[in-house]
Amino acid sequence: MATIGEVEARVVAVVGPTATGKSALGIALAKALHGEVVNADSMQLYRGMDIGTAKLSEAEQEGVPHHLLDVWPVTRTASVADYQRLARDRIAELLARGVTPIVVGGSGLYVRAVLDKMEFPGTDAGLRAELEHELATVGPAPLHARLAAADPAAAQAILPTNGRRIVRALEVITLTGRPFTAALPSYESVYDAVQIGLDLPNDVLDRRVGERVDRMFAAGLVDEVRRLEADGLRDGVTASRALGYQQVLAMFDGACSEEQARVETAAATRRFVRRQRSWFGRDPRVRWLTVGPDVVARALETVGARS
RNA sequence: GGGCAGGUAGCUCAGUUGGUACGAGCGUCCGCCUGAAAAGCGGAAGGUCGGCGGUUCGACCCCGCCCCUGCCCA
Repeated sequence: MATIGEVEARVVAVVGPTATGKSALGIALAKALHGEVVNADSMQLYRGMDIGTAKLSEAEQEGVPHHLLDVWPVTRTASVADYQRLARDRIAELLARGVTPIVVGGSGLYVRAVLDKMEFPGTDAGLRAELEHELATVGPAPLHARLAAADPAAAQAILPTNGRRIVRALEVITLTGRPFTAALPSYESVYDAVQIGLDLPNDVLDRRVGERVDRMFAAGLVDEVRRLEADGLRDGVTASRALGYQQVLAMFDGACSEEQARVETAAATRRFVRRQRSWFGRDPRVRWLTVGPDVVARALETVGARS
């Protein structure tokens, strides 16, 4: 059991694939547990990305305070480390006020960055740019060879084709002078946390994803993307690749019709669901619940029975 | 009715002067993941090569007939 200062810290997290109803459960739990919601969805951090991220409106939040929504401009490149700081600070405040933090989101790495003992070595924009330039011009193979020389273990763990991760490993090594040590998954929590995983049978969830994407387009996703494009969405390394936004931008480029953008968004979202399951599924601490009429009751039971 | 093109993995298509399908992309399934994570990356499964018959030691590739699709001519 972890403690923050001398006080035992309790945190509830709602995780799982997209479109399962995490947001709604978060609100219900917040109401029942004197809690407030802390967002752990990487894309809902962006200001103006509302429709495509299924961000709750003021009204839909039903008076429950939501934290860490709309904190970044779309031009900003996301960073787990930055998010970790923001989230931990916010959680500390809530705990100090006697409020239960309800962490809600489907960004696996973000959830773990908040809940678990994870430390991210620093970064250096210049060095990063150099490495990325090299990657773009020479390809990943030479970089991987260099990684193999500097840190055999890391080279072993990172596939020679995964340019992104090779770059980061090299960055960390040059910055810290130490091996990348992609630490083994420890699953050691910083808080006394309960993670509730929400899921649905595949066919049901796939259908919901399709319906949700249809609703997003009907609700004006295309206009939202056009507005954000004016705010620099295309320059946003992270935001411009978000599901739905990426596809609508491609449509603006004439690469496809709106119909195709919609179909492709739904397909990409389904793929994303598989990846989310894969990520959360291997964490033995997650208590899975199948969505149904009594999820809230079952979730409360799970939280109550945790210790 | 006649002519032309085509029918190969779930989809779009490669391919062999006849010698066990060497396929690719996408999709699907499974997995990985420490500063872009709604991102990035890997692995696997899938085909009696439209049907029937013939030629041949041997046909997806040659011949005949048939079925289907598209285009053209009547």
